[in-house]
Amino acid sequence: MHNLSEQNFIQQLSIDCVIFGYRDKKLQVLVNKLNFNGDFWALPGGFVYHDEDIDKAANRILQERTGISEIYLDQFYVFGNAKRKNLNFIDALIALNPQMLLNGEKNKEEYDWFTKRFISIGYYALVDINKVVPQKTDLDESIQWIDVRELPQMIIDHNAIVSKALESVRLNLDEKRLAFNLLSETFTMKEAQELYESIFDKPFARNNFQKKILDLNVLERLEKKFTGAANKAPFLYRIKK
Amino acid sequence: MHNLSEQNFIQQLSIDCVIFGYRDKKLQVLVNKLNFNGDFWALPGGFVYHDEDIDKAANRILQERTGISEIYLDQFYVFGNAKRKNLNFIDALIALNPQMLLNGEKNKEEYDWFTKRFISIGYYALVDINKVVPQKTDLDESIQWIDVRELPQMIIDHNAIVSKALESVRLNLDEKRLAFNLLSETFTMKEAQELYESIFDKPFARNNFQKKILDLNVLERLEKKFTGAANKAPFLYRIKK
DNA sequence: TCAAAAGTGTTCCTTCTACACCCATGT
DNA sequence: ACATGGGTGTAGAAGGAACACTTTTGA
Repeated sequence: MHNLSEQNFIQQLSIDCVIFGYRDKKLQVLVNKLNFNGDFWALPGGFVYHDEDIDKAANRILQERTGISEIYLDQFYVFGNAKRKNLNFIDALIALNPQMLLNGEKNKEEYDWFTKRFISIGYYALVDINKVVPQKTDLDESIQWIDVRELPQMIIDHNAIVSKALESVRLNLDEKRLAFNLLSETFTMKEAQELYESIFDKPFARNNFQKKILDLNVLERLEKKFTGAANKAPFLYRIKK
Repeated sequence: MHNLSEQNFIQQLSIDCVIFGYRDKKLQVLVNKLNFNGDFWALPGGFVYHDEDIDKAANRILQERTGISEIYLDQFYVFGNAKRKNLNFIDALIALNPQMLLNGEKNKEEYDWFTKRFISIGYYALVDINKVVPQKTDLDESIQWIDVRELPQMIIDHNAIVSKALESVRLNLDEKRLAFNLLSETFTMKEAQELYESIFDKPFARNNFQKKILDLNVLERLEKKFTGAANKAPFLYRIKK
C-alpha cells in the first residue's frame, strides 16, 4: 500500500468517483477490481491533501484514473453513515490474504488508519470514453468499464453511491447540458438520442427528441455522415464554441 | 470553550446549519453573534462524533439550537476549499480579546484543533418559527432570527453557505413539499402565497397560485377564519395526514 | 350599499405529444 | 424502383398565465 498513514491526507475523509462513459449504446461506469484474492470491487477513490480543495482532489483522482484532465465533474452527495467503515471488508480481505499481516509495524499503522470510519464525498464525472485510458493503481488487479445496470456487488456502500450519482445526473442532464460530455466531439442525433435512452432507461420519440435538443440552441450542424448504408445520411453535430 | 480538542469528534469536519423560519412575511435565518469583542456572526454549527451518522449529528445540532426535534432537514452541499480555515477569524478574535491566551496549555490545544482547515457539510432546516426557542451556547453572545436578505457579514464563507442553501430550497420546494414546514399547523392560502413570494422574491398571481397549490393534493380545507375584517373570510388549510 | 379581499371560471398562449408525410441513399 | 432510416410539419392535448366575474364580510 501507499503511505496512507503518513498524515499527508485529511483523516477519515475520502472521495469516491462515479465515472460515467458511454459505449455500445450502454452507459458504463469505471470500476476497479482490487488486487487480492476474492471478488472485491470498488469505485475509484482517494483522499484529500491538507492544502488541497476538495474539487481539486476529485480532479486529481480522476486524472490519475483516466489519464485526461478537463473532465466534467460535480459533487453530488456526502455519505456519512457511522457504520461506513472498511473494517468488514478489510477483515474479509485478510482472511483470504493472510500474507498481508507479515509486515508488522508498517501494516499495523495502515490498518489503523484505514479501518476507521470514513465520510466520503461523492463526485460524478462524465467523460468521452474514447479519450480515456483507464489506469490501475498497485491496489488494483484491473480497472474496467462495466454497464451501469450490470455492476457487481461492490464494497461498503459503493453500489448505493452509483445509484445516487445516476439520479443526480438525470436531474441535471438538461439544465447543465451534461449529456454531450459523454459523446465524442461530433455525433449524430441518433447517437444523442440513444445516449438519453440509456441514461433514462426509456425510449424517446425520434422527431420530438430532435426538436427538443435543437431548441436548446447549443449545437451546430456540420456536414453529413455517409456510412454506406442505403438510407438518408444523418447530419453530424458539435457543441457550439 | 468546550473540550473540542479531546478527540471526541472527527477532525477537520464540521456541519453548518442554515435554519430557515418565516415571520412577518419574511424568510429568516437563525444566526448567532459570537461572545467576543468585535462583530463576529456565524451560522449554528457543530461537529460529528466518531460513532454518529452525519444526519444524526445535524439533527442533534439543530435540536440543541432550536429546542425541537422532528425537524425537516436536508444535506445540500459540501464546502471544502483549502483556505476554509478559522485561522483568520481566530487571529482577529485574539487581537480583540487578548485574555483568551491566558490559559496556556489548554487553549493551545484548542487553538491547534480549531485553526486547522475544515471541510463543512451544509444542511438546511425548515422550521415553524413559533415552535422554536433559540438556544445560545456559551460561545454565543446572542442568537437571533435575521431576514435572509439583511444578513450581516459572517465568518469564513457562511454568507455563501446561506446563498447555496436558499438556492437548494428553491429547487426542492415543490417536489418535496417543503414550504409547509415553515408555516404553523393551519394557515390561509394567502399566507402560503406570501411565503412563496418571500422565498422566490417575486409575486405570484393569486388565482393561479391557489389552483397550483390545491392541485398538489396535499392540503385539506378546514373551517373559515374570521378575522373581523370587512371582507370574505378565507379558509384555513392543513397538510393531509 | 359599499369597499375589500376571497373564490371560481374562462380564454389565450405556449409547450409537449403523436401522427403523418416527404426526402436522401445504396442496392 | 424500392426498402431503410433521416428530416420536418401539423393537429390535438395538456399545462400555465392573464383576465373577468361572483361571493362573502363588516361597516
